[in-house]
Amino acid sequence: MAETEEEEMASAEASGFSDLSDSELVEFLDLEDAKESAVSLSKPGPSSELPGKDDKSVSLQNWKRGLDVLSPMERFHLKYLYVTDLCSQNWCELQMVYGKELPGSLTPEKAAVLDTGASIHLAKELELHDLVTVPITTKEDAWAVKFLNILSMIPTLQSEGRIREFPVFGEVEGILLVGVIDELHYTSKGELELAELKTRRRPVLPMSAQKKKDYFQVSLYKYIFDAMVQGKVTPASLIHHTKLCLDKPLGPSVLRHARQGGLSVKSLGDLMELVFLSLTLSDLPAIDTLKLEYIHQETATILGTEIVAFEEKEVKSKVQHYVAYWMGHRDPQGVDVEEAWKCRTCDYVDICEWRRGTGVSSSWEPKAKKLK
DNA sequence: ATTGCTGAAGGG
Repeated sequence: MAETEEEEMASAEASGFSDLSDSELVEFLDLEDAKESAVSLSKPGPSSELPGKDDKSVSLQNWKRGLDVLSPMERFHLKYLYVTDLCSQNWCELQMVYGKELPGSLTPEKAAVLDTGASIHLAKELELHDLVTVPITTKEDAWAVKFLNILSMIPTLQSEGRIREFPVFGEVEGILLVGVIDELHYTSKGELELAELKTRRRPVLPMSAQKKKDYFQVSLYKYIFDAMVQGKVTPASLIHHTKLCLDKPLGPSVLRHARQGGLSVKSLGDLMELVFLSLTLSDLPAIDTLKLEYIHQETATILGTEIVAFEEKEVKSKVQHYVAYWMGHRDPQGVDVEEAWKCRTCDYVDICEWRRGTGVSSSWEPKAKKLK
């Protein structure tokens, strides 16, 4: 198995990207995009050029219009979304948006819980296979490593019956979704089961809002995985969204690992075709069962196990609703009043627009938040 | 890089 690692560990997060001057920079960059969009959207009528306007006022006008016409996908410069983006959106859409606008603003307490969860997941993965670091420099390299992983994991699943961290991707409602399935295995009945481990700080089962989010997550994985093995995720669709360059030469370390895996691939295009063939011709079934397992971080006590019923119609309509935001077809929403308790642990409670409108903020006050 | 670009998930 291989994982990727940027050759240069230049970290944007470590250099104060979470202060306010950063968001100003982002707005400025958006202005450039907005110009183009506004130009291409303006009607080519005869009187489209208004005389007497100087450059400054024109560009300001375009900037304002641009903010309206740019979809969140464009504003955030995203070519695809992560499965967990839609899941955060399921928890609170507005919180997810603030998270995109102000990245790296988690409190240390939350970060610590996430770190613990991540290490437990890593330990479980290492029980199953080793990890090798593959230096990469381009996004083509990154996808190539992902493909190499898929190509080695499919036979392993079919022969040994269990794999972890299986990459999935596929177009859903016009947007490319990318994610990683925690675990896939065959049960004693010969059914293909997806198992998602959730580690918890406190030794109690989550409330229903959290469970709903987790149900949605595993349902999305099945949605995408099934499409992949059924040949519905084509190389063409992937290229269309990611703008991958098939003729760009792969990095030496990637080529080396491909050879070590017994593959004589020359290009990314070769690799994609192999992945497509392996996915569709390996007799992989659709996922039969979706299982969630909750364990206590500190003691590893099993808190509970849930089998999730896959409701395709429901998953699809949720995705449609979430994607409508990303496409710019509607504004982001905060939580319903009944779920305003979520705001108590939200890092953006002080700046949230939604709370001003719903009136929940006047009747009660969450515990004081530390100002950064 | 003024015209670029992405490990996903991690828990509540």
